[in-house]
Amino acid sequence: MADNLKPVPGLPDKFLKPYDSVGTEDRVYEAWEKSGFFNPDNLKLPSDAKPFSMVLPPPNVTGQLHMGSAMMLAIEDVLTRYKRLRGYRALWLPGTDHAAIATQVVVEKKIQKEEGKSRYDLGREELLRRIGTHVSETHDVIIKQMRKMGASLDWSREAFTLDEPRNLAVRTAFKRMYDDGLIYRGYRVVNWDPKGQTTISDDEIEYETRKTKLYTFKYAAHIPISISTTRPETKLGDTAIAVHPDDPRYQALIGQEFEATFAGEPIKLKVIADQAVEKDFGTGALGVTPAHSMIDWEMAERHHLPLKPVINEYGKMIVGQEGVRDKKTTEAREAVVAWLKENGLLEKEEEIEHNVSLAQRTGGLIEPLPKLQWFVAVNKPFKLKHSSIPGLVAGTETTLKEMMKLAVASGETSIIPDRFQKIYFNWIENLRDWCVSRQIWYGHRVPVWYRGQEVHCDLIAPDGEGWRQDEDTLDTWFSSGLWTFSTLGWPDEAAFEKMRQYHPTTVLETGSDLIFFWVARMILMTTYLLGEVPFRTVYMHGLVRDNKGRKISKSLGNNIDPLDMIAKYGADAVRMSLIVGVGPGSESKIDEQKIKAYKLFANKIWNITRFILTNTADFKKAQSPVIDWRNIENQEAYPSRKIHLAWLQEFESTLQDITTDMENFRFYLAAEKLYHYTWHTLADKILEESKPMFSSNNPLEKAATQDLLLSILTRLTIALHPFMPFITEEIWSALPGNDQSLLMVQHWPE
RNA sequence: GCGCGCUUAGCUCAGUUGGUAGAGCAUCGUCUUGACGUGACGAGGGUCGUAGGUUCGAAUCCUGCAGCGCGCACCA
Repeated sequence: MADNLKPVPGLPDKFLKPYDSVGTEDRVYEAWEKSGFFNPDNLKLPSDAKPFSMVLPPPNVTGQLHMGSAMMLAIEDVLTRYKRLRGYRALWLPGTDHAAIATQVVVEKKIQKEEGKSRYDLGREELLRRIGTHVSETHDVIIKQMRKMGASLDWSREAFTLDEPRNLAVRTAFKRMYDDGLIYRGYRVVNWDPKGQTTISDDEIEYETRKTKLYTFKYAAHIPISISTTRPETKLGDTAIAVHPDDPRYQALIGQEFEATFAGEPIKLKVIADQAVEKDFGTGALGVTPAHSMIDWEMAERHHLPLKPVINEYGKMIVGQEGVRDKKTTEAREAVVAWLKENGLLEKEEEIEHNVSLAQRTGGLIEPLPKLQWFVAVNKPFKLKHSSIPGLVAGTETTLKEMMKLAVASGETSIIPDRFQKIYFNWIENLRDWCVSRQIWYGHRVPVWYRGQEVHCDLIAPDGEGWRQDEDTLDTWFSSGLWTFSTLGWPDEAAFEKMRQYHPTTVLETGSDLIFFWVARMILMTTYLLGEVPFRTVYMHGLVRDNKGRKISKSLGNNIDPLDMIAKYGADAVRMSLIVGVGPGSESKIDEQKIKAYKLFANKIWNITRFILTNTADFKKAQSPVIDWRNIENQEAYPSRKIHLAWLQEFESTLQDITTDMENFRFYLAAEKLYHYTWHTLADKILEESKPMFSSNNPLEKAATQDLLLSILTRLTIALHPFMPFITEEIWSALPGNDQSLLMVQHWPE
């Protein structure tokens, strides 16, 4: 017990008490920051030191630290600290993400709740001002939280996805793509979120299985084909009936045209044959609504069918009879069904399960609508200007999709775990043009100006009167896609040149849910703009769930706040609990018991240190001649030599094993081995066996034990540092001869 | 429909290239031994989802099946 402990000469008093994370962590972090070593420019390294670089996946600026981000920070800091100890010019670059839609939605909700005003009441300028204020507050909170985790980020290079340098990068990227014809403006069916009043990309849709009614009916008595639909109200916009080309039932009708009045709306239908129709679904015939279905729109393109919008941005009908027109789609649906019944056209009404599309951010029911939007053409051939990617020759034709595929297929970028590679390829196969314009106000404004029929894309507004800039902003992932190099100075040639050694970045570590949103978009942007990959290795971590395996969500209220855990158990314990046993890409459960176990471990390390320091207080290596105990073979003078050699051998082979794990991204194994060695070998075996040696009156025996245990402790402290930086740094300062140096810049033991 | 993952001790999960199973927590027993009771020592507990195959040998490789989960597509 603490009160039994007597002060030992040479042992700092803090070792007379259990390890105090609260009283240690902030002080240690301050010392690190003051040293400047988070910035690789300040590391004292030979000029040929290899660079290591990694960007922090910028957290949403309005977000709070959650266990997922805590895990991300823990893994990335382990990597960075390890590389720094290995003598790399280690750069871990921080930033925050403006997260366009997400942020605007948060602030809009807040204003709506507090003042009952919508964004339209405030106007663009005022809303942006409000968001700016909100963001600067939340920014400081999240940055502070990252420091609490011990993240050794180079704060001097902190970036924001919406700051001026990043905005220039975005405009530059947009213009280059525009000039190459890879960005175009087109009137196409897009995913419209009526709730958020904006378009969203295919990846921002979530699917939910719901029960709904499938109606089978005829458009009119004289039209001989019945069709099935879950959305009768959209049928006012039908311009064709599609059947499978091989379906014998409808052969004679293909090519025929019919006219009718459907729920008050005149319609004109052509019977077409298309492979996309499934013979066995419903009646085998399908009403084609080019304006309100992505699939139908594609079919309409193939058959040159007219586009007929019948629903507006607010999800209301713009055509139809009384009770349909101006009504919301759900109301209109009932009215149309009633009309079908009245006219004896409804044949069947059955309940089925189907997927509905919801906007990820707002939960709004997606309404496919034709709109004039900006797109990135992923399949359009163009001539690549530069390339360092094998298989991609500068000056030859390629497509963005092809480049994205090759970047990974060539091995220029590898993904850990490698099963994600398949997922990545699968996504690329199904990739369609990327809709990048958004009708929200918070974000990078599309750098295009209009005057009458003139369209002008440039970095700045064109000269002359009457030009009006595009109202839309860009998908937040457009700017995130530039992140690995927009944070290194690009497009400013001189600034980028200075940081050139850090690109491609060595590693990208991120959540597996961002593989499409972010990883793929980064590869797209970087291969196109720089002709190189954004990173050599992608390491993906999985979702962190609660202790019952449920997703962490606000509605469940099951969020464990990492800051509470840090206050209770220390950041080192939180970090360990998020790393040990969590393989790449696999889901994990966060359990307070596990965090507690590593707090106990921290204390164990503390006590090991106390024990060794207490027993070596009279051992002054520097003052006495170095004992070369390995070579003293006189059994009688030094009976423990064999045991000592065995201890040393076991320690060094464990270290080697751990080094191999670290080099191969097996942090979860390295951490576990360190834990196991420290507790069950060093503490349980070696220290127990060393007790009689310490009290031996054979001076050689005693000195050799002291020398060896100090050496093991010193090296073990370094090896533990990437995982548990605070306690190890604190211990380091108490080890003989280290009072002036920082552990974070020592050399990894080999 | 296509693809992927998981299934190991009561619970949560490790097991990196195949050599007859490990950790944490939980349970039980012993120990006021001067680093630590936030501890030590020890015990119980698993036919590694299932059926086959390859192999001298498989939790580990292959195939089928089942349950759970995920991604993509479809969703008229």
